Amino acid sequence: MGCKSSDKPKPKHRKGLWSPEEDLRLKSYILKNGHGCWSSVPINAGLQRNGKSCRLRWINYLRPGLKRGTFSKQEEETILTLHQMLGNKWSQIAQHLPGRTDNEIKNYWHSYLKKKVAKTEEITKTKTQCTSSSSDNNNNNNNELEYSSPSSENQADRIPSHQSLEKTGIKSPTNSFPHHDHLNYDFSKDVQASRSSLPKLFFAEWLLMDHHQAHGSSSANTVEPNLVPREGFGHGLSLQDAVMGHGFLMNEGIFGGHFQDEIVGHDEMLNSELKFEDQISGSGFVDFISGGDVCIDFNVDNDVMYI
DNA sequence: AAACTGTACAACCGCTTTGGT
DNA sequence: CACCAAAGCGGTTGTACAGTT
Repeated sequence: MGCKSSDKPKPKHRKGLWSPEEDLRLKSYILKNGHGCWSSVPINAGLQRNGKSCRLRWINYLRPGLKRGTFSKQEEETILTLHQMLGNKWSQIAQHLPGRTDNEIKNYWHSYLKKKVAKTEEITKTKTQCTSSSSDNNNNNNNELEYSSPSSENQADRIPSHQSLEKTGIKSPTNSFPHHDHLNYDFSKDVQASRSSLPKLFFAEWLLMDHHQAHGSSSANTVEPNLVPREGFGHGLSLQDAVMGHGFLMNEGIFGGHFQDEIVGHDEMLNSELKFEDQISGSGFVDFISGGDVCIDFNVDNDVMYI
């Protein structure tokens, strides 16, 4: 924001699929300069696209750390569960799936999961009609996630089962449930509320927090109420929430040991040395964490993180 | 082999939100 | 507080490609 509107001789913008040359131009420009103001990106990068198109291309396709290929069973279940909780909040759902974009998840939902869910619902319906008096209804041995449409009028329908939440690695909100009336509680509000109430935290602060927790001085109960434990909501969310509040996605490496090996500029943010003992063992080298609006260079050597 | 159909996914469009002036 | 531009988001469309008739 606050972008100069003066640099806009408005040429007609190219549309349609991106060519490999355009991709290369955009990627190398952003890796070198950062995106800054999106509307100026195509001008500076010599592209005949609009800023919006560049942004989308970067976020959905060129951004480092993106996973490509088919969704795993785990990811699928996570999507189903979160969709049940949040509805079509694709960007929020994507926050729980590192390396996946909202667009990708949305497409996957419309082309595959939606049908699968409809089918499951239909089967369940016919089952219950056939065995309406049977007690089998409570003993569902099906491996599929139980699903009820978020569009349902009944709020109770939106509550995912404990089992399905556990399957996805998402902590059941009932652990710290603020209401006794579980059936009438809206989880999506809870998720949003927890996000909005989070403090803004710089990366270094988050690391220090992590360090603090790792040294046993803090059990889950002694963490300051405003701080979200990193493992608190599956992979991705707590970090995302902790660092600058939103829009930050750390590459999987931190969690899984797979590090990206490209370099993104902008290392002026911090100049500090931080212990990172609990997550990365041995020596390693990580070139960057990137995502959303933030790019941080760092490397890890003998458990010391240099930023 | 050509026409048709279905599917997956990339990209666009328009509305809403956010933040600066 | 109003206005404006940028960014974000979700719905929709367009396109390529594979499978079927």
